[in-house]
Amino acid sequence: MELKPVAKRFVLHWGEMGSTWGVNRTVAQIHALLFIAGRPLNADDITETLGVARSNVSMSLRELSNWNLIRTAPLLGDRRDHYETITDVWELFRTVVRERKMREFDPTISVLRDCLASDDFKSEDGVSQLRIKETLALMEALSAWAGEMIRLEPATMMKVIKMGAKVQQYVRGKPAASGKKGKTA
Amino acid sequence: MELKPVAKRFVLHWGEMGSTWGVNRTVAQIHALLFIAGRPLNADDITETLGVARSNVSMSLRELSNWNLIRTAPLLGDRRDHYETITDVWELFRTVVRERKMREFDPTISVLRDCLASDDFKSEDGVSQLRIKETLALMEALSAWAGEMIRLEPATMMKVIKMGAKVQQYVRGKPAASGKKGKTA
DNA sequence: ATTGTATTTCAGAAATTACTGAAATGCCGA
DNA sequence: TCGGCATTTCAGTAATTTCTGAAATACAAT
Repeated sequence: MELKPVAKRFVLHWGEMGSTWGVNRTVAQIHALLFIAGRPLNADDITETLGVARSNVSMSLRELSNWNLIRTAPLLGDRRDHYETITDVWELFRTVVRERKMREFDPTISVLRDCLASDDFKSEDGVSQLRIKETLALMEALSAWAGEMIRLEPATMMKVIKMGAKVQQYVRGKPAASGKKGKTA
Repeated sequence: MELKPVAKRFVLHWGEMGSTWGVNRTVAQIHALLFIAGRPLNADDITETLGVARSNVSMSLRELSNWNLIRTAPLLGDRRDHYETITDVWELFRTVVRERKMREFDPTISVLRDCLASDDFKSEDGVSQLRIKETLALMEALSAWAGEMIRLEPATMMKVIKMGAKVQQYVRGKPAASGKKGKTA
């Protein structure tokens, strides 16, 4: 299975971006390959196309599975496992956000809650106390927001995104952390 | 300069999270330290508090500078450079979003545009063409959205976030990529 | 049970990234 | 111009991460 020029470029680029996205090159390349292939591939297809070790493919598929980015697609008359990834880009985005929130946010939120609850907390410097409280408040707000957003249907999420900063007109002048009631509309 | 227990825990945790956030441990630790310190620190303060090499501090400060997360704060009667970081958490968040967008999104957007414009593009498989187009559309939409969001005042941004998924009520039923006119309110 | 195929595990090798210490550079004030 | 800090650079080392190949495991068909 030889990749066409643009597909090849796409896979190689996706692989390079992997490191800034928090996954390694092979993992990102496999994801790109499955994304662009248009049909489920088996591990040997992937091994051959990408030119990496079979064992590397196996471990990388596991990693993609941990990210909920792939699933196996059994094919008739073929014993081997075949893999496919999410094809809807908004669904893909939603999955990545969910997973990154889990890895990049949740552990810190729980450490900060712990700090705040600890006996030592009140004997810290005033500034430290303030920073920790504010950081936790920010992260909880963002976490809650992300949690609500990823629960939206892809189509709805897209509309919200495309609406962009126009949403601010509905919150202008609304007091910061006011009550639960009193919607602007 | 010895850290109090909670501050120490904060700095160590921030440092560990660094790797999932795309910066190394020392960089993240220095950022945490400046964030929680409540006053500008010089490189030797940092070196001593964190127990790393002076040169490492120097390189890490440069990295934080590349992220626009610190600035020098000259102190009266002290030749040495002192450093401080953003203290407003929403401002901090805005900066991180801006920088990550630049590193994690922009390069891919330009590669995808390039792919689409290339002569080879039309000879690719139909699925590949579709995926690339859709991915570019998604990323451009998110990029534009992020660009608008980070232009908001921190206080406004916070209100929008706290409003959460309630924004969807203003887009419900609005056709996906419709005209620029016709606000719901 | 045994064979043949598919997949996973894992110890070590290779590659990459982070860190250190020493030397070089920059930058005042005398 | 020199002397004395302060900072940066960088080559080498350490630590970590990624990848490989061989062996182990799984498991369906006979």
